[in-house]
Amino acid sequence: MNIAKVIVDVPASVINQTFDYLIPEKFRDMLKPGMRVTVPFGARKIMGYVVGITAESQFNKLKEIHDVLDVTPVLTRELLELGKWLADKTLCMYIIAYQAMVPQVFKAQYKKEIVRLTEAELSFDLEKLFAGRDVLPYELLDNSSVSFYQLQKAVQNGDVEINYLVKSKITQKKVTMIKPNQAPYQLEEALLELPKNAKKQWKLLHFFVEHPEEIEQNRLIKHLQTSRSTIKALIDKSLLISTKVEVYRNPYDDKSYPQTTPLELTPQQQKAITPINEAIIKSEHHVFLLHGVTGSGKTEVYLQAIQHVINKGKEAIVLVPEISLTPQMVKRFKGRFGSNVAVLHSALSNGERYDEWRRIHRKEVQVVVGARSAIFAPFENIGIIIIDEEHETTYKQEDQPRYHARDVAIYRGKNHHCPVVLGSATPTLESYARAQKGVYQLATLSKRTNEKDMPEVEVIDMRKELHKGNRTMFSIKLKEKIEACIQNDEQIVLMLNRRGYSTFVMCRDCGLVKECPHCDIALTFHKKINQLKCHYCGYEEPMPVNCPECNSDLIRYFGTGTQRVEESLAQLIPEARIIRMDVDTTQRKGAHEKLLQQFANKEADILLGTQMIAKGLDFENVTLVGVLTADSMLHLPDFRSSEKTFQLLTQVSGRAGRHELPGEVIVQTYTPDHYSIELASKYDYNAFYQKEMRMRRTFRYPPYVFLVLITVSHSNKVKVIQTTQQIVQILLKKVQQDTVILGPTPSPIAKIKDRYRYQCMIKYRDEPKLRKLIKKIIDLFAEDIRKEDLLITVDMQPYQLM
DNA sequence: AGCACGCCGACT
DNA sequence: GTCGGCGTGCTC
Repeated sequence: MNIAKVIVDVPASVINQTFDYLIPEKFRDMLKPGMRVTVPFGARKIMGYVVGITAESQFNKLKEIHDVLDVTPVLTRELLELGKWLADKTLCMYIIAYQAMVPQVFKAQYKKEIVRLTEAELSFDLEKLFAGRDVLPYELLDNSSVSFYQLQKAVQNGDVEINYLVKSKITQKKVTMIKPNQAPYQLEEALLELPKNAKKQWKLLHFFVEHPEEIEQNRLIKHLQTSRSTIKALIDKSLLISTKVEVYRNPYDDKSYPQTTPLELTPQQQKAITPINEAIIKSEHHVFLLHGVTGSGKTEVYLQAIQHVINKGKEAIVLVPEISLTPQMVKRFKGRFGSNVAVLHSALSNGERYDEWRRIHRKEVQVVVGARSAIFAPFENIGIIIIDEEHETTYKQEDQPRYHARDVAIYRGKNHHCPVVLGSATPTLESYARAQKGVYQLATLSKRTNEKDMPEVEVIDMRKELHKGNRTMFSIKLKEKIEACIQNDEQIVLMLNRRGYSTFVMCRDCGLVKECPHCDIALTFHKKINQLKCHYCGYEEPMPVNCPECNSDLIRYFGTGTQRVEESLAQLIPEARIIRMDVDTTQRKGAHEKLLQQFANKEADILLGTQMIAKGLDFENVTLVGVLTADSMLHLPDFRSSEKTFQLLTQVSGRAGRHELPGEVIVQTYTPDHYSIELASKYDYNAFYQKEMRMRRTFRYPPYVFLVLITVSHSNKVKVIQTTQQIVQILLKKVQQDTVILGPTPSPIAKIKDRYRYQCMIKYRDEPKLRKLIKKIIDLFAEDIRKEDLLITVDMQPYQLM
């Protein structure tokens, strides 16, 4: 058993296999699968994951592992296997799957350096480059007078050497601790011997006589009003000693969360939790779909099920959408489980995330609450996996590996023989259909815990408003209600359901919209720097004064939808105090929380925002929710647009009347008869489900079929179309009769970074060999991919069809 | 991917 | 002879 099978850090299809390496004697006992190693690879040295250890290899001359980077495996056996499954399922490289499962800091960085090997005089240019040093960063070669060829010769001569380094980004935070270096009585003696004028030293030493235990240097300085130099003086006299101790960065101060105790469950909650608890006790894998209206207390069900799991000595993973990973949510988990919780979300710095991950890895916590990637938490004894707001699109990763957290959760649930709970007020059709078929077990919470009905929803036909001569964005009814609310000292949430919330520039004379010259997308205006910027490629240009097309000076930027709403609202109801939440106002770190806190403190009457305000917020004084344009998403070329509209309307309606005060919802729309708006206003999920399922069946969309999206991109438009066409042809020949191949069609964003993008869609019911076929097709274009910079990406279950 | 190697043509 | 530019093939 002295051969390691290694997946190396080279994301290329020809390298997507294990490589065998000899394990040097010194590593033989400690090297385990799941550890990272550095290995020689060709002329380089690179990082890799050990995925197995064997006694034999079909290769006769093996190189040795250069170094082992971990003391304990970063990937458990289960995660190693999961990564393989993930790569096969989503058609990505193994290394990409593994990298996705560990914190960013484990990604290796590669450095090259030039090392001088001889004392003898080198060439003039080389001597100049070394300038007396023995080691140089390789990059210095670029702007030097030493040519690559010269260097090559020096290497051949044995004068210099190129060193390939693998650097780990890991940064452990260290804190300096101070403690006495001698016994208390010795310190007391030393106290007497201190010079009379060494007052600070005396104070410091005296402190340690009374408190001989170790203390953090910074706290000591603060506490005694002293400085590092004083401490240093005593260290030099070997009375004190300093040590570096590794600490976790703690983004959440555990003490600041008031302890909460389990609430009494309603009969409905009790009924829902019973089978989950049973599965926990019996260690059985089942998927539960917890369909609970907003405010029905799903979270309390989660918390109590988790408590059950903790009592059993097992671990829990809770996934929440990034957007609702607000302090409110964290507070509930930290309040119940205290320091037994690790929180993983995107606002953490790399170092912070690494620390939270290590707390999981070392089994210092039993609960993880986090966004999508938390599904890879390195627990080994999982007792429950919960996905809150199961319908959220953020659970699908949009770049490689293109996985859906729900699929991973169910896979891990099977591995660990534990229940998986999917919770939502508006489950995806996929999940609800599975529950109907009995694949998932359905539990329903139809009542709010406060016993109040869901707020009344009134749908306003904006076409009629227009006929009445009202050209503002606010119906008369909504305006009146807002005013009444403000009169009563109650608060309002207004949502502008708009997807493109960026600011674009348009000429009012000729209608020209400034677009990126490299991408098929409008440029975004950035007020601060007065520049136009492309979000896809980073292209920038100054904001023009005159229209470049017709020279008109009426070229203006169109503010975010919310900005314009804010302005017209200020005209209409001048006394309203408004907090606007959109990309502009929430860019700064923590801005999101700050604005919400202000609203909670009643510093404003109206919270105005985009989708981001629809979820998870809970303000007791909100009695009115207004949706300004309910149908703006409905006409997008996305088969899920009805479902998304229904979900959003239901979610946002749930923001009103969550506590004592009754709530009310006004929905403005130009298509009041559309079933997703009509049924959302009645909170009739079932009818919506039935109706939408019929639509999906008619138009052959999930859950009746599975989708695959293949996107081809290249700088040459003809080549892209040709390639896509070829792919379609091959597919048509090989797939079954009831499989539909659509395309080639231009992608919704037809050009990014000067590369044209075309796509083809596969709709199938049963196509067992499809993965293999697609792999073969990609292999077929391997030449073009390598040499011609052709790119083919495959999304095995696309969510966004872009 | 990224590196070595080898062939070729240009330039001192 | 010296130097730099590509195309090709390999990485345990």
